Amino acid sequence: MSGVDRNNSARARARAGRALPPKGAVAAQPARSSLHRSVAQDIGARILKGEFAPGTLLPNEAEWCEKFGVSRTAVREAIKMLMAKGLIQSRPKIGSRVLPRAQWNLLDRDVLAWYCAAANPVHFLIHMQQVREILEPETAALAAANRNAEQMAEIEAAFLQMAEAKTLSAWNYADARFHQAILLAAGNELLVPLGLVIESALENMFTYTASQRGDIGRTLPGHRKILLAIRAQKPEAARQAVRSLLRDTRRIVNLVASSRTRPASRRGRA
Amino acid sequence: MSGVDRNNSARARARAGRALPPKGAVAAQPARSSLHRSVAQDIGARILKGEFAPGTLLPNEAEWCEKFGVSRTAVREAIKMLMAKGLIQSRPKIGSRVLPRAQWNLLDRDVLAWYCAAANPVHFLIHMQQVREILEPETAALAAANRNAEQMAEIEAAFLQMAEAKTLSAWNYADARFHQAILLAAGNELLVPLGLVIESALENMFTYTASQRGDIGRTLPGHRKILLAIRAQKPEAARQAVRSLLRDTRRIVNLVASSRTRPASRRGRA
DNA sequence: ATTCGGCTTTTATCATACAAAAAACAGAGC
DNA sequence: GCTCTGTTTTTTGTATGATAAAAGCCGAAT
Repeated sequence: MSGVDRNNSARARARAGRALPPKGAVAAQPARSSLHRSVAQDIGARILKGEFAPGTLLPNEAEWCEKFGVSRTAVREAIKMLMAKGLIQSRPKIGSRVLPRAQWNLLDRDVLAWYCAAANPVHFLIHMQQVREILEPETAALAAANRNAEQMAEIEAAFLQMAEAKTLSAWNYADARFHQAILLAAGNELLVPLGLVIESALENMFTYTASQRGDIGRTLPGHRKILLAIRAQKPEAARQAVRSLLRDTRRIVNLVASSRTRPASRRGRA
Repeated sequence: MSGVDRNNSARARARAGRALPPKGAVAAQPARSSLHRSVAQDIGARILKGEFAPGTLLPNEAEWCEKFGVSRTAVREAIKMLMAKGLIQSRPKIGSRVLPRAQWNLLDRDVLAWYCAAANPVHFLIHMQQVREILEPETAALAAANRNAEQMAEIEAAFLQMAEAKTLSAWNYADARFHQAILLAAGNELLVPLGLVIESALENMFTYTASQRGDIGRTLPGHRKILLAIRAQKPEAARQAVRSLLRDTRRIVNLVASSRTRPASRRGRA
């Protein structure tokens, strides 16, 4: 039942991540643990799992208190967080009602994480791929058009880091940095959070992602093409370079999808 | 100071809106007022206004209590909402620190509203237009490819409502419904919240938007083309139809932008 | 000088009490 | 019998006060 772990791992994490990373924190630290956060986590995940359908009433605060063994304060603060994410709405005498899916802030990091843990991962991956195919080519094109020297330098630095990556996690980190740099270079503040959310979701999905050990460096030439196009300030070339890279990704997504939807085939690993 | 209207309209709304509106509630009801919400509103708006830069510490809870004349409970619940939106992070002994902009959940309805109230509206409008030009053609194309009969019916119903609209607000409502219907027909759950956020932001910006009285019906032919393309299940035609409509919008955005950036020209109205 | 331990500030959590909203119910008036 | 109205009750909203835990600060001891 919803293990709210209160062990000492939190302390260690806290000590480690004090100084902010150099420039753009690629991976946001995983938000320190606390009671209300755990409770919100649990309830939010349950909602996304469909345990409480939109329109239904959640158990009242007292019941949650009992269920989690925490005070009303903690439960209420958790509820407030879920309200802030558009998952629920609560009113006196009524209780907390799950809002229609359309109002859920699916583009919130947490909500997206719960969703992608709950939903059919193949569906999720396919939809994600669609969004990437819409956004990323245009983002790169904008970057090619609008980049300044400093932004270009960051893109190149990230590329170098990718080229030098030896481990899977190093490669993923550098890859994320590369994409974020392009995002920033596009010069559209609204695109930035969108891209970040996508990356954060891909991170969650990474067991399904093409990030296998053999993939390190395989897509490096593709990334180089993007880099060159942006450096040369050729939007159309950048667009095409990204599309070409995404075609590769799509191939893999389709592969995963077909191996998952046909239960007869073996899935490779547990 | 943050007028919290508490009149009896809420009761009427409550009674009327028990049964959910036909299919997709076009405009989410404006989230009932409450103390913690007002406080969150105020603090959030201030952060977006730049009154508290990223990295700085907010006043502690006690000070907020005093400033707003509310209890610590209310302040804390407000803080929790802002935490949920990625604006701040708080820790014992430290206080609440404003997170770097990259972590702000700018795609949250509230945050976007605060942002677009605080930022340079012209910049905002231009960026928004860019995002629309990226997303909407592809959304329509997907809708043309994936729509089912029911979704098509909703699109047509919305279009009829637009055609019959006499007042500005009726037209805006129907327009929003039209776009939402297309969004849903695209069949990608990740695109839906994105589109909704954009519409909600456009609603906020609507003084700068092309929604002048004379515009009622002017773009109706353009919308009809979109409708026909989706009905005929021709993605490329849908894409082009949306692009053509957006060219019109962009013309107006540029007009607003140039009249705003050159302070010499007169702005039409206060 | 360095390290260890208490001091202090601030949030985190708990407990309790009361206010307010709104549904449900009961009773008066017709 | 029906409706309208006032009361009751349930649930969240807000206030208050107390205690716990985190983490910077500072002084003392080695």
